Amino acid sequence: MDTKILPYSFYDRDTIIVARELLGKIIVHYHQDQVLAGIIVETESYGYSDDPASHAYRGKTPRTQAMFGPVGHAYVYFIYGNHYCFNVVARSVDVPAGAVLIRAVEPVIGVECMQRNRNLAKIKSLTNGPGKLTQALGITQQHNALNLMQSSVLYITQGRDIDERDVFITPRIGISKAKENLWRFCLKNNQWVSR
DNA sequence: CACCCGATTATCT
DNA sequence: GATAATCGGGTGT
Repeated sequence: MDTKILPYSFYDRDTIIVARELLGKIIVHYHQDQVLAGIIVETESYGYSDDPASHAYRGKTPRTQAMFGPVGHAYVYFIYGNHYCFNVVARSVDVPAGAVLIRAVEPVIGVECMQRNRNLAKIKSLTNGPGKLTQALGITQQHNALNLMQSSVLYITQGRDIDERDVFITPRIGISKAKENLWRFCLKNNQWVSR
């Protein structure tokens, strides 16, 4: 297992490519003296003016600043009055904004702590959704705009490479616009993929 | 397991 | 004032 932190050059590419390539990578969070980690098993790509479903579609606002900021940083937002969603800023140099939503992870380290964070014993539904994994890993608004390439608290490592045959691609979930784009990437045969 | 629905609040129009 | 990149509980199959 490769434990190197993903470099700038990983994120400095087309957002859709990065979404695909993040599968198999590992999110690590040092949370209250515990190490929590999960393998990324589901992602979605969100673009700029080409993508009506993206928060960045209508240009920069206070909330979406991080999507326009440097790649390899976090974009965390609060949604439905209840949940945080964790994204990684990624895009090619010529595009003003873009991010990859982490929709599900497979819990690997600190599972008991994740269960406490979620107040839930069931392993199966611990991290199989974007709002669930942030709660399990202890990711909140305070991590917004954090540099994931420098931080010793929250970062993403190489993990393992995923073969094309182990990936399936679908439309994105939970959006009302641009439903036709196949910008959701999932690992096959993984019980933490949200559906 | 599938479908339906209410909760709850930051954000933008 | 409407909307939202969600979740969990309820009901029915």
